[in-house]
Amino acid sequence: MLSKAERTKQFILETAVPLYNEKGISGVNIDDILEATKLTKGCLYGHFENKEDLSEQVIDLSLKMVSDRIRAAVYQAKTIKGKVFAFLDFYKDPIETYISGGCPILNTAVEADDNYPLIKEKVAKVFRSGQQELAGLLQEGINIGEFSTKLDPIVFAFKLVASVEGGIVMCRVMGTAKPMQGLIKSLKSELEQYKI
Amino acid sequence: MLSKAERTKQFILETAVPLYNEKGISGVNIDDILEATKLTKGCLYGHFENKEDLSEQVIDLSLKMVSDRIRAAVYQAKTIKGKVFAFLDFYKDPIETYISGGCPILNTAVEADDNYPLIKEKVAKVFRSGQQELAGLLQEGINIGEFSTKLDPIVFAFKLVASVEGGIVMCRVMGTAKPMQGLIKSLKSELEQYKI
DNA sequence: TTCTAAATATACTTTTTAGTATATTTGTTC
DNA sequence: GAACAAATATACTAAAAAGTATATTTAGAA
Repeated sequence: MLSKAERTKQFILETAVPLYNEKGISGVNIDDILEATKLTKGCLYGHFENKEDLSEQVIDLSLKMVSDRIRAAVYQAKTIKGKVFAFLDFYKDPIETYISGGCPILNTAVEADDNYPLIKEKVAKVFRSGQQELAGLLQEGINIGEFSTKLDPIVFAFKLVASVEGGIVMCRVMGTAKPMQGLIKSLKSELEQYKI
Repeated sequence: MLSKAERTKQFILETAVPLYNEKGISGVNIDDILEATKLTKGCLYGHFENKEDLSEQVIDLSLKMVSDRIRAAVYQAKTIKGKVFAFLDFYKDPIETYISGGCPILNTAVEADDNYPLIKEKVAKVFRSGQQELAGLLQEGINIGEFSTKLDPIVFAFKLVASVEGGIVMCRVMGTAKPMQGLIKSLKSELEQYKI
């Protein structure tokens, strides 16, 4: 069983995850977290060195949560096509997202990019491994004869992720999930074209 | 001729544009701007009511700058296909962007979405009109027989913008422009498929 | 159940950032 | 080129945010 301290730390991190995703690293302040957790400074600073330490661990958790969830969704499906479709369907509702505030990978990428080199590298890793897994999946589909060799796995994997991530932000800001439906359909039928 | 005050105000806004694009609205502070402009508080507050006022005008300018630039690039091309290609080529280098720090439309969208309703609405307008223009262009292409009626202008316009915007962020955080080349190629050849 | 260390709360200090009152300088019009 | 208003600089205050010292409470081992 987790100790009290471990549970509290975990609770702080989990409570902070949506706050960071909504307000961004620079936008969140300690008092926001204290209010959300109903804890006090003494307690919070007992678990984290400073705001930077806290931010880093919150982002770590956010990235892990969403990556795990996507992997789990993809894992469920049996065929390669099914797995890619599962990936696409993950963000079919970009308004009410798994972690409130959109996709934490992209959100963090935008902010970290010019300001937080350490976090930037973490996000880069997530994108790189995600890309690699997706491309690997497509390659496997080609190998087993599910898809044509005309499909470029690296390029198409990037296209899938980039368009979904961009689509999420656009839908959120425009306040409608509809374009996302069209996008997902289009990407699915694009993949279908390579079906053998 | 612009008055001294008008020139100074414009200078402040223009200097602040890349700062806001890199650091985000919550990440920029007045001192950053004073340092970049080598001006003083008295001067800055002579031109802007408060930080909110400044932020709003900086974002307005950022959005206008990039929209105008994209429109200009698209305008140059003669054919519909050429115009769409010009749009795609605009961000072919996502590392060294027109305004340093990536695409201000997407960057602002991510941050404004949950925090700045007023700015969120401005960004939504930019996306909506951009979408509409691009879709209109594609529709025109269909009408004049340049493209097949199988092309869905609304869906494809969204796909173009979403994938490019997402691609910019991904490339920036991974520190490589290469995936963008592949993406643009892929989108171009996707459009070519509808060519009559 | 009691005791003690660990966890948490309270009440501060420090630092950072925004904003303002007033003095000084500069542009512009006559 | 004098005069005055507009623009800018200086030097401050106010507010917000981060961080800390110490007191109190509580979990969990003996």
